[in-house]
Amino acid sequence: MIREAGLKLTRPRASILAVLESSQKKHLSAEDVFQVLTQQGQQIGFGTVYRVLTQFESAGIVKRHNFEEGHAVFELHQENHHDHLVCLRCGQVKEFFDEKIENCQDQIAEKMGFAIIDHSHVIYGYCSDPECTEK
Amino acid sequence: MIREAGLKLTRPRASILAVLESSQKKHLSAEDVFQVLTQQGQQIGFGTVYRVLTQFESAGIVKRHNFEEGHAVFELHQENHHDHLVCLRCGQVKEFFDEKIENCQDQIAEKMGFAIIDHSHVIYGYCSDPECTEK
DNA sequence: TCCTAAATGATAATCACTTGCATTTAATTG
DNA sequence: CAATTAAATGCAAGTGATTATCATTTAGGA
Repeated sequence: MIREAGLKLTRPRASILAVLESSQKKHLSAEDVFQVLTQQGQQIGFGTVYRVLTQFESAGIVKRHNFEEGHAVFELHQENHHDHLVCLRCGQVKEFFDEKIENCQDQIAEKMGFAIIDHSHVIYGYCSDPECTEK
Repeated sequence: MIREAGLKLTRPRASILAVLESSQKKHLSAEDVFQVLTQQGQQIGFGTVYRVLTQFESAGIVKRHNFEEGHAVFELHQENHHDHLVCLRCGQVKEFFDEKIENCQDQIAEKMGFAIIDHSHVIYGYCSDPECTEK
């Protein structure tokens, strides 16, 4: 996968990809990735994590999101496009996809004379976990 | 307006609000606001601009957006909810509102057991300006 | 006008992220 | 399989946006 992207297969790149693939949390920050690797006893530089994640993004291996301002999170690129619901209490992220919304978007862009390149659609709220139900 | 929000009416607050009201660009960064005031010959601190904008946000006077990662922009709170289209070339921001999308969102949140608090829906692309048409 | 809590300005600090550079390494070549 | 070299890494310093600190100033009620 890394080679396919035209990148040299190095230890840091392989292990960063492994972290993303094996994590139960699908959305990880650079900090998260760094933590996991460090706790696995692997020695890796902060800069490398950021650099590699950015390369992975350009290569289409991961997708970058900015759910909460202040830091980006990365998820492995998935076959099917989807948008997200984020719980403001526990931070849980769920995915959704709605054909109707996608179509409306396209129509709006067309009507406004925009050529769509991408979009970010995030719903924020409280999830169904009793801990997170609005006070 | 500032008083209604329970805030003391001070020169910095009044002039920051004036900048937002009189700007032809509807979405301004803290830096933008600072620049305008400085160029008007007004002496104001960077920290104050950030603090006041954050207070205005809490008071519902402005809305904060993160169209481009790295810096927030603020717009005066408007009566009608709307989402945004952002041109990746010229940075122009247009508004859109689509009832159908809003409804779909509500249904999705319900189905997923989320109590919606807010959402961010931004479409990125190239606007119709000849300068911005995709290469 | 006086008083006091709140607000400001200047500056230092923080936080997430990026960059520069000397060293190491993947992987091509002989 | 060793030599070679361009690319990748680690570390540390640098950025840019934003926040915190704190002494000084100010709004607005008494």
